[in-house]
Amino acid sequence: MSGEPFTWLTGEPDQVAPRLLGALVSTSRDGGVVTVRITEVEAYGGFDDEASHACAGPTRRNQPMFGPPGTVYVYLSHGLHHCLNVTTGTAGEPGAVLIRAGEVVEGIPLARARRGGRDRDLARGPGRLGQCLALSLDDTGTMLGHGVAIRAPAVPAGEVLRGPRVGVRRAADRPWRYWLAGDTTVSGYRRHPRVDSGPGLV
DNA sequence: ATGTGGATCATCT
DNA sequence: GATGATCCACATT
Repeated sequence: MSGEPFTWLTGEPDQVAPRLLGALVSTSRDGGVVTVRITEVEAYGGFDDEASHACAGPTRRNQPMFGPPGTVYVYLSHGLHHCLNVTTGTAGEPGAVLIRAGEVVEGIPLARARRGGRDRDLARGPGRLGQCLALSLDDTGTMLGHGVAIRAPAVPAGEVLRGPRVGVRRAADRPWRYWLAGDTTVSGYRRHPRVDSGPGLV
């Protein structure tokens, strides 16, 4: 009961990120369960990661990133999209993994009602995934296992590829995006229209 | 297939 | 008052 329930999430975000591939995220809302099998993730670090929300230190929004592993961090993107992160690292050492895409494996009718469009695209992208799971800002700061649950993959994921992160302006080339090779639910790579020149890899 | 621009709002300076 | 870890629609090749 007591102790560290989320040891599998403890460690550097880029080490933990691939462990989330194949894991099952679910919410139970509006009288139905929706479960997504994760196929794409992105790691975000702390003060040394220019692309991370935690880079400039703790604020009201990013507070959950400084919490213990297994903390849910949801942020609102462009006023429209609720994006899901899971905190990694250790308390006081900011780090998180953004759940970027997945395949809906349970509650497809409910996911369709919330999203529409092709089944393959239901959770293809962080905003769409958040909409599928009916996330809101009320989820941020909660612990996994309450509103949002994640089951670790029964077996380690198959072939994992990695590459630069999607849509970030700073540190755009740090290869901290991980996905399952050949999976059709992985989102398309989009580079930020105005990437800052600079270190990128450090 | 690829590229541009608009929507929309919580958060931070 | 500016910004953005996005998505969709529409335009052009």
